[in-house]
Formats: sequence, C-alpha cells, structure tokens
Amino acid sequence: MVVCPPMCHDGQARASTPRRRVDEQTASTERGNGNRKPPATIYDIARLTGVSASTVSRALNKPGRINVRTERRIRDAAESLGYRINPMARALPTGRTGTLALLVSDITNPVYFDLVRGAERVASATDHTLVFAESQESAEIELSTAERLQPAVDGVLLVASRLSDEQIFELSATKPLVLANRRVGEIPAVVPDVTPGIIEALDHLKQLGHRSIGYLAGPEASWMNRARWDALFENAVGRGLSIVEITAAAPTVDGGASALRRVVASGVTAVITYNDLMGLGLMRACRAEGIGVPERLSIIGFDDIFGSDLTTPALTTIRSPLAAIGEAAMRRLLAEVRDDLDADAEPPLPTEFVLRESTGAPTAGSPEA
Amino acid sequence: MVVCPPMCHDGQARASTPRRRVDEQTASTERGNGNRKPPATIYDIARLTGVSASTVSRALNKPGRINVRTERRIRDAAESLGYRINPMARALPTGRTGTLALLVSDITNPVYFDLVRGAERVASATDHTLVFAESQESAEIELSTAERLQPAVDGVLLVASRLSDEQIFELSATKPLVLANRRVGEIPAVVPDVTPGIIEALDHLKQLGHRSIGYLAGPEASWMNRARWDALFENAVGRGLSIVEITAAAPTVDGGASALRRVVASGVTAVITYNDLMGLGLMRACRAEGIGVPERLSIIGFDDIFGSDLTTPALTTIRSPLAAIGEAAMRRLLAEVRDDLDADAEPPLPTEFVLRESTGAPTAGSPEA
DNA sequence: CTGAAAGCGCTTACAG
DNA sequence: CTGAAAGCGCTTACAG
Repeated sequence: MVVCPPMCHDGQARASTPRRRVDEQTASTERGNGNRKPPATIYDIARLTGVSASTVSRALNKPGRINVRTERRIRDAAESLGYRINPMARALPTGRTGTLALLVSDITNPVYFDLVRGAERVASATDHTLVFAESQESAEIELSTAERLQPAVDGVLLVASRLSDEQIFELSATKPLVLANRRVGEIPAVVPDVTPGIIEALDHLKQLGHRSIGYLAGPEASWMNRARWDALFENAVGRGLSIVEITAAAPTVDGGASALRRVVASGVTAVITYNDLMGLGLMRACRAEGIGVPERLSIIGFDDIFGSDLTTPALTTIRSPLAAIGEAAMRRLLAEVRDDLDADAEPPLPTEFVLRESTGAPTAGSPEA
Repeated sequence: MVVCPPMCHDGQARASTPRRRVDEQTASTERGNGNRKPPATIYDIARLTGVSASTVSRALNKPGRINVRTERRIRDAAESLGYRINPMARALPTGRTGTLALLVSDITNPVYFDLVRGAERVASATDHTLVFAESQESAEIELSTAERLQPAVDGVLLVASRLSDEQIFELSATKPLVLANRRVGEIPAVVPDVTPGIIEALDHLKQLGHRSIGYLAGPEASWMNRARWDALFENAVGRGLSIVEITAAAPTVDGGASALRRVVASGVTAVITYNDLMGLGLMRACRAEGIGVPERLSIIGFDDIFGSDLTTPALTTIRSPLAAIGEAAMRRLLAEVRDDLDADAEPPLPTEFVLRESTGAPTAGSPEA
C-alpha cells in the first residue's frame, strides 16, 4: 500500500482552510479517483491572481460588477486552471441546484421520445441539467421517485402522472411542479387540445360512410384517456355517429392485439385507439386473423409515434404535438422555479389528423362478415 | 408588497445558526417558493430529540453505530418532520453526489430506449439518480455537455461516443467514465460481441443461395460501424461470399431509403444495414419503387428496435442485447466510482440473429432485373 | 471596486 | 455511545 506523504498534493496551505478533506490520505492511495487531480476551486484562482475568493466569485458570476482588468485576470486564471464551478457548493447557499427532473411512466414508450427531447432542449438551452426517471406505470414508484428526486432539483415535471390528485398537491407543496398531459386543479399544466384532431378524424370516418365507431380505451388512471374519450363522445354524438368504449388489457401493442376479438364482437366498422401502440397491435392481430385493414376494419391511432408510418398499411392517426408539449412544459417549469408570475402565455397545442392508409370505406357488413 | 415579519418562519433560533439565509425575507414575499415551507434539516431533528446534529447524522447513515433507542427516536422524529437529506449538502463534505450521467447521441433513436432503461434500472436500484442528455450527433455538443455535467456527477457513461480518443482520455482523467458501444484504450467499456449474430446471418444468407452481399454503412465516426463491418468482412470472405460496403447519407430511415439506388446499382442480392432504422428505410423505398422484399432484395437490419417486427414484411435483424449493455455499463460505472478493483467480470453480450420475413432466396437476376 | 466573515446542511476525526 | 468543532466550496450582506 502506497502511503501519500502529508504535502504531496498541495504544498501551499490555503488561505482559510487549515484542514483538508479528512479522507484525502486514504482516497489518494486507491486507484480510480486517487489518480485524478482534485478540481480547482475559487481559492486556487484567488491565490493565483492575488485577490479574495469573494472577488473571484463576483468576477465569475456578475460580469461588469468589478474592475474590468481584474475580471480579465480572474477569467484567464480560471481558464488556465480548468476551473469548473462546483454545482453542489453553489446550491448550498443559493438553494438553487440548476437541475430539473422529468418523470415519465415508461421510458421505452415511443410517445415520450419527442416530449423528452423537447424538454431536454429547453433545459440545456437554459443551462439546466435534466434528471430523468421512469415510474414503470406504478403510482407507488412514481411517488417515491419524485420524493427522492425533489431535494436534488429545483422543480419536477410529471408526464402523464398516475398519482392521485392529493399526492400531486402534496408534491407541489414542496417544490415547483408542472404537469404534462394531465390537469389537476390549479397546478400548472401543459396539455394538448385533443378536439381538433378528433373532429377531423370523426368527419373523415363519417364521410367514408362509417356510422358505428369504437374507442379502444387506455388505462383507467390516465387523465388523457378520459380527455380523449370525452371529446370523442361529445363530438360523435353531435355528428350522428354511434360510439362505444371498448376496454383493453394494456395500452401497448399486445394490449391492442388482444382486444381484437372484442372489437370484432362490438360490430363497429372503425376504431380509434387510445394510442398508436394499440392501433399497431390491433393491425397486427387483424393481419394474423386475415381481417383486411382498412377494407373490413378502419383503424385510427393516437399520437403519431415513431414507426406508425412504417407499417403496411401505414397507420392513420391523430398526432399530438409531443415535442411542443415537452418544450412548453419545461418553459412553464422554469417560470415556476423563477417565480416568474407573468410567464408568456403559451399558445394552444392542437392535435392534428394524419391521414394514411389504415382507414377506408366500410364494407356492407361488420368486420366478421 | 407583503413584507414578512422577522420571525414568521421559525420562532426558535437554531442552535448554531444565528443568521438565516440572506435572501429569506425577499424570497418569502414572492409567490411560488415563498409559500413553501423550507425542508427540515438534521438540526430540526436534533432540536426535537434533544441530541446533537452529529448524532442525528450517524443515526441516519450508520445504523447500529449508536444507541438503538436513540436511533429509534431520531428516525421517528425524522419521519414526523418529513425529513429528506439534502444531497447537495451531503455532497460537499463527501465529494459524492449520488448521481450518474448518461450521454447518448440522439434521444429519439429507438436503439437507445432499452439501453437507457437498463441503465436507469441499475441506477435507481442502487439509489442513484440518473442525469440524462443528448449530443445530437455532434462531438462538440457531446464534449461541452460532458464537461458541464461532470462536476455534478460521480461518473459518466458515454454511449456510442463520437468524441476523439484523446477527448475521451481527457474526460476520464477528471472523473470515472465508462463507454458503451465503443472501445478506447484501457478505458472501461461495455460492447456486445457482434460476431455470433453476424455469423448466423451470413450462414442464413448463404444457405438461401446469396453470393453477393452489401453492407449499408453507418457514420464514419462510429466505432460500432467499424466493428460491424470488420466482423462482416472477415466472416463473409471465409464463407466464399462477396461483400461490399455501400455508404449512406445518415443512419436513419431517410438515410436508408435514399441509399436504395446505390444498393440496386451494386448488384447485390442481399443487404445488411448498419441499423434497423436504415433497414426500415430501405424497405420503405423498395415498396415505393415496386422492388419486392425479399423476392428481389433480402434485407437484414441490426439492433432489433421497436417497430422492426411491425412492418410488412417484418424485418429480419441481428439483435443487440441493448438492455443488458445498459445494465452492465452502469454496473461498471458504479464499480469505477466506488474504486471497486475487482468488480465481477461481466458475462459476454452476444448478438443474436432474428429471422423474420425480409430475407428469402434470391431470384435469378440482381434486383434491377 | 474589494475583502473578511458568516452561513448554506451535511460529515467525521477527535476527544471524551 | 455522543458532542463540539472544523471543514466541504460557494455566495452575499456588510463595511470599507
């Protein structure tokens, strides 16, 4: 075991730090971290430039508030030392961590890709770090994860939260919190307007001659599922279309596939699915069963995820502005964090009907014909 | 403007903190954060239980090292105060942040989904927080992001890094760093073994009667692209198959689609693509051009991403054990962070051939026939 | 414009 | 088993 002599790292004692990190000796005898030089601090810069740490701090944080030449020297010294501020040390006195959390129910659900990317974009554009976790569709995991993350971040963004209203209220009492794809009381939320896309989809189906439509439902606990069903119901009835809600085991490809029998039994000629995953699954099951799409069954998905235009037939769908939702939600969260009372009102986020190949005129009979 | 009277938050002065946070008065007059109660600290627990903060710290961190009844009382008090440790405050004396960074080139690339999920799983299983960012296929962004993140994390995992070997060495001199899907010198890395899947694919094609195979290449800067080509080259030649590398504009669906003309011109009867995205794009272009898959062109993708089994025909592919790579890489990173010299050797991560519908016997002529 | 000092919320060697 | 004290690397009100 190599023992490090007392002064091997730092011959000059620091101005006001007579004792160095307690475990330094042992740490330096180990491999990985031991070989790495400890990062420079503002005290190193102070020593190098002959000013106080306070001045270094000011020079680096409030440009223009100190002597321009001193600032120059300090910046040069910082540069030459490869100085990077220690975010934890800054967070302590300021209470600001510079990081934001994003919680989704399922990382591998393609719906979130663009949303996450949108959020990440505005986070890094504003020099924030994004912390990222998934709840695996479990409210319990969602809650414990949010609680675990909260102390380390300035605010959290909950996407399609499965928590109860009360749990969400409690979380938002601790730190700034924003919701995406869900609405709870007055808590800041960013949700798309599902109606435009739904109206277009309904008009399209009606025009093709469909009279009886099914909605393959999403999770009970999903606010968005409710919102979609409500908009569908309301607008179908007004158009003289009959609409029926069909339950599915899960909002996944397999969940959609396994719902085919119930869809067929319902006698509808067209079905709108809670999301594209289910629509894709339904299509796959139709193919396996020899049910032609769209000849015998028209299918419309929701979201327009990656892959929905790659199938045969390509999936007709109602697109959600996912990236825009992610961006808007993140901006909203930043406004909350900054206590920015009059954040710019965000523009509405309408859904949009995307016509592809999985819809067509109904044949005379129902799908089992 | 509502001004908060001096003692409105905290009537009892703290044992050893005569002065409270400097900006408290102003902060408390604002909205958002102003309404939130400041989180409890170990001093609150100490006061409540009549012990010192040191004892509270020990009780919470080294169970069993203090009086069992005292520990109980402290835990109860912590619970009743809703205490959560402040990770920034802990990080300062210990130098451990409890967070790990994950950098990918493109968040929306489905290849990373399972890898990211695997990494997230082991991070949260070991009570670590995952910080997440994308470099948008730019080495410059990758570098600045890594540098920005480093001070805030205990280690970073670079997935399919586009940096130069030197840049990677430099980064790893600062903090623990692990590579996934790339190898650079002795830097800890987790890469799959591409050979088994490639051999199976080649044998399959040979058996079908193909003699001339194309490889639709990925990005120049991609280590994995090189690895795949090398394994392909080596094993094709040994089997008496001719193989040719065909360049593509980008490793995306569109990049694959726009390469069709070059593929056709090459005269190969089967093509293996750098990734599934390109395979999917190529298939889409074939459909648009009326080129039958697999009758006139066999296509094999790489990775087995979401959606590759949803197309018609379903894409035959070489699967990478993405989730396992993410998990292994994260475990490796944790071992680095802990200076764990003898981390368990991870098992090999072989690729695997997945036969679906996009491969078949070649017709007499080449695809343009 | 600049410095000395106190404090952010923890941890831990040291000394009972 | 427990406490007093010092320190982690910053920020900022206060006083020149």
